[in-house]
Amino acid sequence: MSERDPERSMSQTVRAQLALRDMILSGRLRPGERISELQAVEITGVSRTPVRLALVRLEDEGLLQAIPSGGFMVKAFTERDILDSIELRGTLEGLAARFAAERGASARSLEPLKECLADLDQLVRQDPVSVEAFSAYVTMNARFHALLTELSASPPLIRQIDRVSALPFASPSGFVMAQSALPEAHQILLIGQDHHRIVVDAIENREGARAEAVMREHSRLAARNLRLVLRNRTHLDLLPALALLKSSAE
Amino acid sequence: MSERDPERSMSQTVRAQLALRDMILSGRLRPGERISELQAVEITGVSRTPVRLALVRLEDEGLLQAIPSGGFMVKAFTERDILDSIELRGTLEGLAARFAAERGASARSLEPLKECLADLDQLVRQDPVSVEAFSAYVTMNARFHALLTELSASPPLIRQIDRVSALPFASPSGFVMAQSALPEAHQILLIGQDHHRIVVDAIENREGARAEAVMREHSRLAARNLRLVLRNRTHLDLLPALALLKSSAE
DNA sequence: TTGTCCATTTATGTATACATATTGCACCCA
DNA sequence: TGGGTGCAATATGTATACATAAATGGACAA
Repeated sequence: MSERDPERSMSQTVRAQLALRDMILSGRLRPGERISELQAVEITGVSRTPVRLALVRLEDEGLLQAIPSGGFMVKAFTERDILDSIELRGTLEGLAARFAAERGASARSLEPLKECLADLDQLVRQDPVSVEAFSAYVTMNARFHALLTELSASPPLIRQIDRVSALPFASPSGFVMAQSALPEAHQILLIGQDHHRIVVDAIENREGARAEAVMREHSRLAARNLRLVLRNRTHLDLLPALALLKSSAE
Repeated sequence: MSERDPERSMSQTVRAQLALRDMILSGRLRPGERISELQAVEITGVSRTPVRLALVRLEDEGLLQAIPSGGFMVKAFTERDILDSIELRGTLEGLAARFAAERGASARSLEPLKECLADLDQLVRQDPVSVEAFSAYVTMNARFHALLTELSASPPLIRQIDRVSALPFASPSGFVMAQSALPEAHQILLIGQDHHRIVVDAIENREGARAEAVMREHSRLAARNLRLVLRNRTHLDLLPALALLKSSAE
């Protein structure tokens, strides 16, 4: 009875949204496939009204695409689309870092970020990095990026970054897990952590341009990971989000 | 009968969305004010289902804010929010210009942009600029920015720029009309047009960094206009979108 | 007079019935 | 056999009734 509590506590709309998102990201609904409301009702077990709301929300989340004549289909992404989304996130996070630097983030507000940095250092220091450490890194890395975004103190920018990061393959931690299976893993992790260190330093010293440039470059590590994984094609299973890739002949 | 055609041709959802958006931007619904579904039903004349859809759409358009306990309220913006939104748009348009330059926009695809540039030149050349010319400039300017965005050939970026520009005060032409009443009007117009010229030149010569920098600076003209208008406070009527400004003691 | 609790009212969340538009298939005609 | 037309099936769009949760106001007690 207690195990049903979390499910009971949320609205039907949210439940439908989660169920459908899961179906899409896991690849059970293929890119380009039309997803009718009735079908969605069967999948989620809720009625058409909340299902429709969930579909609209998934559309502006970027996972679905509206069909001109009505209804929705699962969006398909090219490799280029994904790379552009990563560059886009990098650009926005760069702007956030610049804002943080220019507006003089207080020493107190920088404290959580520094703590997060130290925690990441702990995890990265291991060699080889255990799978658990990788998993912990993913969580902590997401926290670092979230804290950095907040430091911009700009609601419109924060909102926009959140929207871009909603696409799983564009999120800061989207490709970290893939690294755990790549030979270049540890080195890339170390480089990424160095970026983290530099951006905090730049913000502290009010070096806006430097902070911005570093965050932009930082996002390109994710692009590098993506390319490595796609060329190897051995560890695609670690990246369920790639189910949305167009003509994925997996 | 024929005059009702355009109204009849669109869905109730779209109609409700337009009606509510108009109410918000015209200031008849004040920032922070809760807007209940029943109230929206009375305003729009359609039933709750499409009204609700419209409210959700206006939320991710950025005009409404969800209330945690349910329902929506009209979003309030600070002057800083607006300035940040403009900087955000400039950053994204800068990225678009860089993409266009780096990816080698073809001479053929640059053609419409150059035509648009020439048209703008025509309009700017007048001194003083007539009100009709200003109005034409607004239209043509919007077209220029749209074409430039398209040149990036990046669907994710285009999507994001469209979302930012949906906020009326963040759109490329949001503050042009205000210029028509400012003494600095003509000069700012000329500078803006020079930016246009430079960015086309930079794209043509594959100078990505230059194209990006110019578009960023270009957006700051809008920021300048905003500050001028707010300091003068004489021509606020030209900018209905400012109804969303927090504590606007107009 | 003020604070708290309960009742009432009004809001949103959900389901479903009905209206209308779109799509696809079959059949007929050229 | 190819193409077009029309009907049937199925999709989305809309309205509304019902369920449930939140907000409000009044009454009573401290």
